[in-house]
Amino acid sequence: MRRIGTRDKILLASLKLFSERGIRETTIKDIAKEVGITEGAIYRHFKSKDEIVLGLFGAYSEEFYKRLEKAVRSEGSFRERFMRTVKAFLGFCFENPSAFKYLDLFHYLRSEEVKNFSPLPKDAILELVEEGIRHGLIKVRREYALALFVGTLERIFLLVEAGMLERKEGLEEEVGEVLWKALS
Amino acid sequence: MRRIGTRDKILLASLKLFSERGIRETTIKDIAKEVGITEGAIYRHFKSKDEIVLGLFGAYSEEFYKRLEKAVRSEGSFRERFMRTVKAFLGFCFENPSAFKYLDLFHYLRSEEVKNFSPLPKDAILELVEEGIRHGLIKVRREYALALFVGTLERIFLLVEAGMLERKEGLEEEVGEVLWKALS
Amino acid sequence: MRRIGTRDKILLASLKLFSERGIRETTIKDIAKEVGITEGAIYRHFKSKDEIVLGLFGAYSEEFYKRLEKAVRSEGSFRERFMRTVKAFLGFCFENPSAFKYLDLFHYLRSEEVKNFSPLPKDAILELVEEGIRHGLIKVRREYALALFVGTLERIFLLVEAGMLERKEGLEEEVGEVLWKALS
Amino acid sequence: MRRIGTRDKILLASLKLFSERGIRETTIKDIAKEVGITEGAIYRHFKSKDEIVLGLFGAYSEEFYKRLEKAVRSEGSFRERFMRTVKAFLGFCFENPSAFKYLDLFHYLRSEEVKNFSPLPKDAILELVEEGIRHGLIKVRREYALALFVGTLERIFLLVEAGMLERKEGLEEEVGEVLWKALS
DNA sequence: CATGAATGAGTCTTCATTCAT
DNA sequence: GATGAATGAAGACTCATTCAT
Repeated sequence: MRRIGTRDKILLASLKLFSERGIRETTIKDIAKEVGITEGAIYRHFKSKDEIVLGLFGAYSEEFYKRLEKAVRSEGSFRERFMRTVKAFLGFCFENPSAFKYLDLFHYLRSEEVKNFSPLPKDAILELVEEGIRHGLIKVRREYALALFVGTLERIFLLVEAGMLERKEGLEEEVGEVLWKALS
Repeated sequence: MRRIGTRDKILLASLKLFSERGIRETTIKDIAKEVGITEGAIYRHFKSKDEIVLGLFGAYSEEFYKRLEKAVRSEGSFRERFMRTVKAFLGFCFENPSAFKYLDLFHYLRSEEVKNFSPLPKDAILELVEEGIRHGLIKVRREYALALFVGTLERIFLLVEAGMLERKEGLEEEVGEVLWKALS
Repeated sequence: MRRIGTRDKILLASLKLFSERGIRETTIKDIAKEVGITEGAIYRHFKSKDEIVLGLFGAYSEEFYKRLEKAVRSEGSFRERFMRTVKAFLGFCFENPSAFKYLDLFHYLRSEEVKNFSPLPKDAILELVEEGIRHGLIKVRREYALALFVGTLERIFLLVEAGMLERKEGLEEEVGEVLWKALS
Repeated sequence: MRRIGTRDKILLASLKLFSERGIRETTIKDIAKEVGITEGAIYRHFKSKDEIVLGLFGAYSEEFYKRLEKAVRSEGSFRERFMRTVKAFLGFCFENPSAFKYLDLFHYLRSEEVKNFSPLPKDAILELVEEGIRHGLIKVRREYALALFVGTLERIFLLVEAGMLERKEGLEEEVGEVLWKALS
């Protein structure tokens, strides 16, 4: 029903290329070609390449945070919400593999600038972890819990992406159980 | 007593700069300046920038693998070796933060090429995990175990680097225990 | 009572911007914004940017010439007409500072093309000077006289513009006297 | 004996082209071609085009000032020094026509930035004029005197350049006399 | 071995101009 | 007449690489 505008096409093409090859490795010309326009046209929609780079990070970082936050603050027992958060995390990754990879890459290359964005996905995880600790349901230090939660899920996603792990039905539940056991 | 040659200085300077700013973001001139020589001199030691980039990955990837492998194949019970491997992992990270970050970055930007290198650090971890599973000491799927092990340790290192976690005495043991519990 | 058309608005906006920042430094978009229309609309009125550039020079060059010529050929003694011409010169400058600056700038950047325009303001001055010489009222070579007349008045205007000289009542008369004395 | 370095060649070529066509109208490629090198080489000697633009103005503005100042502060009567200053002015113009035209052009396009440079040629003229006024030898306002002096000489130069006035022997003396008469 | 000037192929960005709506 | 997206040809600047000294 709704046509996707050039601006969004540029954003999507950029995300794809950035996540595949890197930011510096992707030229404005590459993006233009992917969209099917010429270089100059990009600049009617964005002031600079960096505006795309930053805009992309901000948008997906926020989107990811919101999905996590929604799960964290949803109804039900802590365990249920914990599982929902695992699902939300992996759901975001699998639905937006480019976006997740891009967020990761951005962290590597522009770590200083990440601080200017808020809230970040990890804030939602931290909220969950802290509640778990407060209620005695998570027994490890908050930083260890954060590392375990985020690190494991990130690697699960990367293994699936690399074809080393099949994305079968029930994956999220299984991983959720492993994490729950590890933390409680 | 052995003096560090220009070639090694170039490698070290490159590693530092690559891990700090990125590969594309580091110029041959930057490297030369860091070493205290001029651009042209670099080419006396390396045929191209990419030879440095690739050489660095190969060298540290192997070094990391060897340290992990040594721990995996060391003497003692499985549990002892497991703990030693955690220590070897974090030890490598903390002793060579640039190298670890660089290995990570390289994975993002040149994932295809990573396959040309062997053995990779993860192979050592996989060896450990598989033994654990065979002996019934690790109860989760090998891929989950790999993700948990590597992902968590990577994040622990990143949290320390970011100043969000103090690198206190006993960190390795604590994290080792958490991982052991998670996997067994 | 007659409304100023879009075409004239474009001309006026262009003159302002060209004289303030330079021709190359002013974009079609700048002009459009100043007028309150969009880029494309400019091309409804002018075939190209250069048509504006050239049109502006032709129009103001002619206008300037006419005002000078009118003074030169006015009634009265030579001295009276000389003074009137000084007044006409400075009058044009102060009433149309942008135009005068633009004429000057155009001379610098497009000196070759200036020759295609005729008559030029200097032709009127030359007419005055030659008459003065013929009547023995101007005693210096025609080229010196031209340089003195035009050069001095131009600089007077520029000093006023730069805030280094106040544009007080009687300025024209005083300057006229200085020039008269210098030439006779 | 001394070879002219690339840096100076670039400066000279830039001056020539800038004064002939304008600054914006001259590209780095034009300059490189004029020098006989490629674009990139320019940047080994200058950080940016603007560094050339500004450097050129600073250098010639200072050089011009110094030549004027030397004449103004030379030995002899005020009249003698006045004449020497006229000669110094025209001497600079005729020896460095490109430089003089460039200084003028820069004033038009970058008037704001001119203020950052000091001393400027006009400061030397002002020094002369003020002394003349103090001694009762110049009878017109300092600003009028400045306009007359600078404006006339500039136009004399431009007329010679345009081929409208021959640069014959004794030109400087004749013009000097006209100016002296005009001011005293 | 080292220097640093030079090359040349890009890279981002700008902008006059065109054109479908 | 007007809009504003798009084009395409530059233009300033960068940088890996080469090479004469």
